[in-house]
Amino acid sequence: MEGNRLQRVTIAQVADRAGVSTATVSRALSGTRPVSEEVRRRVLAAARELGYSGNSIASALRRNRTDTVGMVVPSIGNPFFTSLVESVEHVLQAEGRQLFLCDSRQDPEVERQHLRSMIARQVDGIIISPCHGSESASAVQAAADAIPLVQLDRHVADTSTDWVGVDDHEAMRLVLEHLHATGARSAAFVSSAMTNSSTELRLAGFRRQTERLGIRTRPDWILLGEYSMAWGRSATAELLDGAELPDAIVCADDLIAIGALRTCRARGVAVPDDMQITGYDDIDFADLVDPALTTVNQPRDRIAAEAVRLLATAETWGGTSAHTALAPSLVTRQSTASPERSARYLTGAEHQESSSRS
Amino acid sequence: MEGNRLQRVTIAQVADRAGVSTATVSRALSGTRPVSEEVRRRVLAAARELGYSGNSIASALRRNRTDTVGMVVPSIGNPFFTSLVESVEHVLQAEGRQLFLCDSRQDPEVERQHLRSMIARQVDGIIISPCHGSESASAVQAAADAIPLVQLDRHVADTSTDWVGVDDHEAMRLVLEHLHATGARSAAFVSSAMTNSSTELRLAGFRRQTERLGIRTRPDWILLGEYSMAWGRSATAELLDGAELPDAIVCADDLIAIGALRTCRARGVAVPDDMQITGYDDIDFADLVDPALTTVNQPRDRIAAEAVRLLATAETWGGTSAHTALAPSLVTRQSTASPERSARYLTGAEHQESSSRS
DNA sequence: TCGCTGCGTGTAATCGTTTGCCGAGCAGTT
DNA sequence: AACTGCTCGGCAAACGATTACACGCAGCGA
Repeated sequence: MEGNRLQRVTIAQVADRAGVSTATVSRALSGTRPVSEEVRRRVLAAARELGYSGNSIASALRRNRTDTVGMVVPSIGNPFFTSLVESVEHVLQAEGRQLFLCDSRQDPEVERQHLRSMIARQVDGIIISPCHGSESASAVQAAADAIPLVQLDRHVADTSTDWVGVDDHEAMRLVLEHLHATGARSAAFVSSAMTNSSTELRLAGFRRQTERLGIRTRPDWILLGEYSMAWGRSATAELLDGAELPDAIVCADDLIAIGALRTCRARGVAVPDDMQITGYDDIDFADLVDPALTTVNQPRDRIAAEAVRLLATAETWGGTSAHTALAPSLVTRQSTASPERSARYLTGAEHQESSSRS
Repeated sequence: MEGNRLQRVTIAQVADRAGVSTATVSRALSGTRPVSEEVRRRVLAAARELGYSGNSIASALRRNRTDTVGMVVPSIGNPFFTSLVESVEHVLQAEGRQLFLCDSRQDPEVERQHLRSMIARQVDGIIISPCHGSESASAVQAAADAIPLVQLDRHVADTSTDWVGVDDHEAMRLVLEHLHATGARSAAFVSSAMTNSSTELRLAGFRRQTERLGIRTRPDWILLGEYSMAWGRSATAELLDGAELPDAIVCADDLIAIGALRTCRARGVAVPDDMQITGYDDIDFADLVDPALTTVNQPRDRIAAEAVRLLATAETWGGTSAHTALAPSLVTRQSTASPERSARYLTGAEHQESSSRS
């Protein structure tokens, strides 16, 4: 076994071997300018023989672009973000670009460092789902001043960057109208205390729709903790210990809802007969728990594609920003009752609620 | 809103502002060589005022290192790999290094491209869980020839790179001894058909241990498909439709096992009374399904730490390789019966089975 | 006073590509 | 023959940081 690492082969060596200049090698390989067929063949052969693989660091320095976009998510452990990442990576790969992924661990300080590091690394753009509604703001704005940036799903207040996500109000309308149709007349809401746009909009949507539909709720039925199963379990335990039981528990994400399901099962509360439960995100597991979870589906591929597209336009347009809210759809499963009417799947048609260049 | 992107600030501008040379700025900021207190203050002030954030591309080109390690996993959607990624990122972050993550989507060709791209990108090292036992080999070997590389969990044949993972034979011994103790006398094995080291070693371990313990099995009880719940479901359906039922189903990963659980529930087969089921990996959901899954825990943090450590030594030692097998442990939950003896948690002590420098 | 050491700083080369500019060669036009 | 236009290829200057080397200056012992 050789003790020494192979010496990296440079464009100059390829040029030597092919008997041309480095400029010609560069052009032959990248195709930025035409090269005679004869020379191209010699260059390709030399490159292959030497195992030349280029140095994208040097290339990036010269071209001032890395063909890489950075992505920051609050928690890669959350299946919703995991699949969002998969979608984004898929879209990028189709364009021959790479994804640089970071996990902020729900910590604005970690998030700030990741953003700085991405700027220093000269990524071509940043896709971020900020972990906090206010504490993330300054770092996000600073990053947006330096390079194209689009916020995904969540967004921070007071910034003028692109954003793409779903219409949370619409989602809550779908959920509560469905519950209303199944006969629910009172509902609790379990969410995260972390202030961020998703959390706030979902809560606001819940309040507005319960009021509109005449579904009763109470201050002690609004439970705010974190996006996790553990919180779903303890919040539900708290509800079940309360004086009065709601007809339904609306959860701000699937993890919470799955926790709620488990506590109900453990306490012998039948779902959906004694208690209806809804989630949000439609993660893979939502269909695999028992009973399967009624939840809000976010069009993840569409969101990812839109984010990448916005990034591209921001590269050229810079400065103006667009907010794109896509329509969510409701996926009804066994954790809620069937409405009297036969329709089992109330799937809202996709629509573009607002899209504006300012 | 300004239409123009802020011009990136360079070290030269900081130098101008602080009234020193670029060399001094570099030294003041990196601390590679002492600088007078007075000058350091001026430089730091200038850098802060201008919002200087460095250009790690240029730095990387000159220093020939990026402080970034690349990681390639077969599927980021698989919770086991997700949490492995989290662990690795955690370890790296403690050292101020970054993780460049890629998903090979179980495709050796995609994997090859990602590896090439990482080499071109000059990552300092690569951590990979190869997606295929033989088809990944050439790309992995080629990458290992260029830069330090350590294989994680799975590994390909015929390469001389570092590897760290768990001892699959030991894991199967724990599983089958436990099943034997609970009274199981026959067992099926459901795994992936993808040839890779984990798959093969787990199957070999299953065969050896069933034979040793006198647990009966049959050729048509060895079902090979893929690491997914869907496969777990259909394989189990196939088993249940068979002429004879085994006492237990040993699954090569938790996703398969969860699929198996669901099919049993759907078919009215009681777990663990009529059928015992075990998984492998101890993903978060293993504890959350019903009944909770008995499974093999891999010490993920330990694996991650070891991988990063090996990478560091490979940077200096280059050429010699080490194989490190950590001890797995069995987590017994409700999907298997209690053995007569009272011990509920048979947790193997961690040991280092083999560690050799060649 | 003369070296000598050591510290702090500046100058300029360097990392490996890409690309603006130029010139050689060739064909077609006047 | 002179000129124009076009294509292909080379020269050398970037890109923005790091760092080998050199230099000036102070302190210090001889």
